[in-house]
Amino acid sequence: MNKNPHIEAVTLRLNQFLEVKGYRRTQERYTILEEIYAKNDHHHFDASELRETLIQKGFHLSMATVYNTLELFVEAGLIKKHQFGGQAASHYERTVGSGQHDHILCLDCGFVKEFCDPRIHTIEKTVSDWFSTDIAYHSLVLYGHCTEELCKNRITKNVN
Amino acid sequence: MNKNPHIEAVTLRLNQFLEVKGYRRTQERYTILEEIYAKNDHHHFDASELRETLIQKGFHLSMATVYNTLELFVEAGLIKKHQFGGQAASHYERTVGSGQHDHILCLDCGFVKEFCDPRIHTIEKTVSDWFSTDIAYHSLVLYGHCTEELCKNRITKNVN
DNA sequence: CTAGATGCAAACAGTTTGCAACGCC
DNA sequence: GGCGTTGCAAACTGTTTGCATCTAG
Repeated sequence: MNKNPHIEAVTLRLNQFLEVKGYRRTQERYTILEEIYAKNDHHHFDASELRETLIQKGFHLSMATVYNTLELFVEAGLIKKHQFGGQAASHYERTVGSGQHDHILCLDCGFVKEFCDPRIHTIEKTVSDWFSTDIAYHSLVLYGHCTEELCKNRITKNVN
Repeated sequence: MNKNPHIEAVTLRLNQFLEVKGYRRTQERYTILEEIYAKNDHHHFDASELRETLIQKGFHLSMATVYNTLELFVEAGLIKKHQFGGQAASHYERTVGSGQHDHILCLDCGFVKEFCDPRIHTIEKTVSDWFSTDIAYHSLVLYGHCTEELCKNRITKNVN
């Protein structure tokens, strides 16, 4: 398991998507996809981080291309876009290989963890019926404070 | 019930907050607060909307002041800040007079409705224990498509 | 070839900031 | 009167766009 096991699958999916849509198979698109799926399953990143990494690896590309490609990947269902903080950069994460999950975020150290609670679907269903609305997706983020000693930047701890 | 019943309460709360923090009781702060609480309970607004309204009523103020004041109100717990869309402006809503609730948003007409499902607290509690984290607050937004005929801009409807 | 993609830089929107003028305490 | 607030405009950040250049099909 040196190579990420999903690369083959997502590459195929990108192939198909580009095919169907009549888009082109550019080097940038495949390189970016590979980079995204080279990391561990639950890696979060933003547009400029991604660009940095690729440039450091010797692959030059512009921000415009990064944004274009990320948007295309979202459309293809290959990644998800998140908007956690206020005016901070949008975060992206892989969809393939990371099951459905929501996020919990530490306000002190900024760390993002994931959890999956099936009850959110019950809520979705109830509200869906209530409002006669087809729910396409949801965003659930819990904000809080770690009580672990690992948490850097902690200010509001109640250790006394 | 011509006047909003909460104005008195929130004014008092602002008084106390400013008092405790040693901040000043400026006209801007009270005028903005009054404007916010003059609308119906579940009104959403953004910074420039708020400024527009006040200027149209003859009260001139700068964006800087609007942002400063909104931040102060958030700190005082008088309003809540939301970030629904991608790079759209932050939305604000009153806290006093609108109970705890979450939001459901129609992707077609952009309408935002509110709901309250107590089960979200059960999830909060579970995840809180699971991750040893004190949850301060959460954000739950359901995105979907109205099935009502009222929905403008509907594209993806399945009416056939 | 040629339409679609890219790179670059300029444009953009929302928000923040620096500094002089103002006004609450 | 002095310091917190405001106004203004300029700075900033993340993202988008226009246009010339390039390249996959």
